[in-house]
Amino acid sequence: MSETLTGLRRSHYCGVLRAGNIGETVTVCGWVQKQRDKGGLIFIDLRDRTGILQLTFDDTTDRAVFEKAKSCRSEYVLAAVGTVRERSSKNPEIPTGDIEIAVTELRILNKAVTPAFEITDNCKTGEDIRLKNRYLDLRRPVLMKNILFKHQVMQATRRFFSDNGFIEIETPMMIKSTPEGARDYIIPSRVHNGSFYALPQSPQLYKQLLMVSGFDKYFQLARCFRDEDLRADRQPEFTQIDVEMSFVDKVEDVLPWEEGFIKFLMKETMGIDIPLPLPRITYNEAMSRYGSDKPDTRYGMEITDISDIAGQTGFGVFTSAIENGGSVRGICLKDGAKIYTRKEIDKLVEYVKGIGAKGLAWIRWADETPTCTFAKFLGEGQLDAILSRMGAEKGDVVLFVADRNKVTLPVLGALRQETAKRLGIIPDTFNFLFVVEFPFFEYNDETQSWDAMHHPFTAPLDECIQYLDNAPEKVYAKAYDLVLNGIELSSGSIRITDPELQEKMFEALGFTPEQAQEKFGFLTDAFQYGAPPHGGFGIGLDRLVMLMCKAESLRDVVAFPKVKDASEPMTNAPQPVDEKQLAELGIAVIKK
RNA sequence: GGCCCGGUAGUUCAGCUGGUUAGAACGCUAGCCUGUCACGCUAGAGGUCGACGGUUCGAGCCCGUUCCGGGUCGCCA
Repeated sequence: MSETLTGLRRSHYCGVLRAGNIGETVTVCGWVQKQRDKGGLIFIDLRDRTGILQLTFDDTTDRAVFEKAKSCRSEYVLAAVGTVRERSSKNPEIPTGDIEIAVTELRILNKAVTPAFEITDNCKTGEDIRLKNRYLDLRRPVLMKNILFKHQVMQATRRFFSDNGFIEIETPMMIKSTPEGARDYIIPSRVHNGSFYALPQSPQLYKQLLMVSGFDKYFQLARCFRDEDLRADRQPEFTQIDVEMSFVDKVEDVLPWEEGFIKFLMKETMGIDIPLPLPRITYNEAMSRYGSDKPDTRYGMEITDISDIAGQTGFGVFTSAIENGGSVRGICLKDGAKIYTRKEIDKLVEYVKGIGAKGLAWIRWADETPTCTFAKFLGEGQLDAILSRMGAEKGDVVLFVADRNKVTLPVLGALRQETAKRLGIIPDTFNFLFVVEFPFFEYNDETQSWDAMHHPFTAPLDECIQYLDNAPEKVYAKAYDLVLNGIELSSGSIRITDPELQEKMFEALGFTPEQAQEKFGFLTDAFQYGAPPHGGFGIGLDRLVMLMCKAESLRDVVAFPKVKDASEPMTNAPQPVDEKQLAELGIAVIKK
C-alpha cells in the first residue's frame, strides 16, 4: 500500500543541501537511486531533479522506519523527514557529499517495478529501449540537465527580445497548405469535407503579415513541422526562435540583432563571452574555402585549388574535369599518414563514391618518397609543385577531387569534416559565423531550370535586380545563415515588399500570375495596403541547445522526440484511426 | 527508396570449423553484513538464440525469405 504525503511538506530539494544546513530538520522527496543495506546500517540515495542526497538509517533510527527503509527498492518514491548531519566518511564526488539525513520519518509514496534499464548517465542500454520508456530515460541526470538547460535558454530568449521591444505573438498551427519546399503535415477538416489544413513549416507568412499590421518587431518560440525523413539533427517537429522586424532593408540592419541575441544568450546561460561582430563570410567564399555553406571554422584544413598545375599534367581525370569547366582541388591532412593507411584511404574512396564523386586521387607521404596515385602522369617537378601548393610535408596525406565544382567542393567539404573528426583536430569551442550573399537561384539538373534557393519572398541584393530576367546566376539574395560549428542554426532574409519586384520573382520562378495569386494571394494582397520594409530570421532552438549542451542528437534535448521514421516509440504514434472517425471526415485510406 | 551494419537472459555482450545441459558481467530475488556511495559475501531465479522455410544424422552458427533496429545517401525551397 502506498502512503500519503498528508501532514508533510517538502522543505528542500535534494541537491541543494550543504554543510551549512547541518542541524536543520528537513523534509525531502524523490526517487530511490540506490539502496545499500549494510545490515545494521542502511543508506538510500534519494534523487530529484536537483541531484542526489544520502538518507541514513542506523541503530538510532526507529525500528519501523528502519524496516521500511530495508524494503525500499530502486525508483520507489519516498518522502523523508530527518536531521541534516555531517557524514563520518565524506564523498567528494557529489555536491551533497559532506552531509546526510538521519531519517526520523519515512513514507513510501509509491513503489516501482524494476525498470528495463538502470537510471544512470553511463547506462549502455540502446536508445530504442530508452525511448520506449522515455519518462524513465528523462530521469537520467544528463537528460534532465539538458531539458532544464533548455528552459533557461527559452526564458533568456524571451527576456532578450521582450526587453528589446519585440512582441511575442502566437501564429496559427492550422494553416493553409502551400506545397512548396518540404512536405506539409495535413489535417483533415470535418466541417469542410475534403479540405485540409496544414501544420506550419514556419510562421513565415504570418510574421510578414504582422509587419504589415504594424507590430514592428515580433518574436515567437514557434513550433514548426516538416514531413521529411529524420536525421540526428532533424526532427519532424521542432521549435524555432522566430523573429521579424520592420523598417530594415539591408542585411546589416538585422544581423546586429541576431548576433546581439547570441551574445546575450551565451553570456546569460553559459557565462561565455562571444566577441562581436561575428565573422561574415560570403557563400562563394565558404564554398571555395570549406566546400560547405555551413562551414565548421573551428579548424583549418581549407580546400586548395590546383587546377592550374593539374591542367598541365597528362592525367586524363584531371584534364578532362578542367576541360568540362570543373576544377581539381584538394585538402591536406596534416600528420594524416599514421591514421590514413592505404586501406583507410581506400575506405575514403568508397565514401566519396557514395556522395557523388567518381573517385579520389591521393598522395600519401609517409616515408622519404610520397606514394602518389597519379605519379606516372606527372612531368618534371609537377609532384613537388602540387605538394608545395598544398603545403604538404612528410607525414601528411593529400586528397584530390576532380569534377565539376558542384561535385568537387561539397565532396571535399564532406571529406574535410569527416577526416578532421578522425584526426581529432577539432577544438571544443563555439565558432559562430554568418554566411551572407547567397545565390538567389539554384540550377536544377533534373528539370533543367532555375529554382529559388530560398522562399520566394526573399529580396535580391539591390544591385542584382537588373539580372533577374536575363542572368539568374548573377543574382544574389539579401539572405543570411547563422552557422555554429558546421551546423546551420538559422536562416533569414530581407523580404520583398515591392509588388512589381514580387511579381517578377514569381515569374522568374515559373509561377503564372494565376498560380501566384492562388498560393500567395493573401500575402500579396496585404502588401498593397502599405507594407513596411522588413526582414527577420528563425533560429533552430533545438539545434542551438543541442550544440550548447554538447549533445550528439536533437533527441537529447527534446523531451519526447520522434525517431528515424518520424514515429514516437513511447506512444507508437502515428496510428490508424477508427473507421468512424474516417467516415466522419469523408476520408478513405488506400494502403500503399 | 538505395547501400552498409546488427538482432542470443531484464540490460550490455561472448559463443571456435555445425557437435553433450547456450555462457559472462550488470540487474533481479533471498540470506548475511554498522560507514557504504560502481558497497561486499553466499545462494538462486531468469533463454522459443527476431520469425518462417531449407541444407544436415545434428543449426545460435550455413543458405533463402521476411520482420525489427541502427547508420548513411536520396530528401529537407
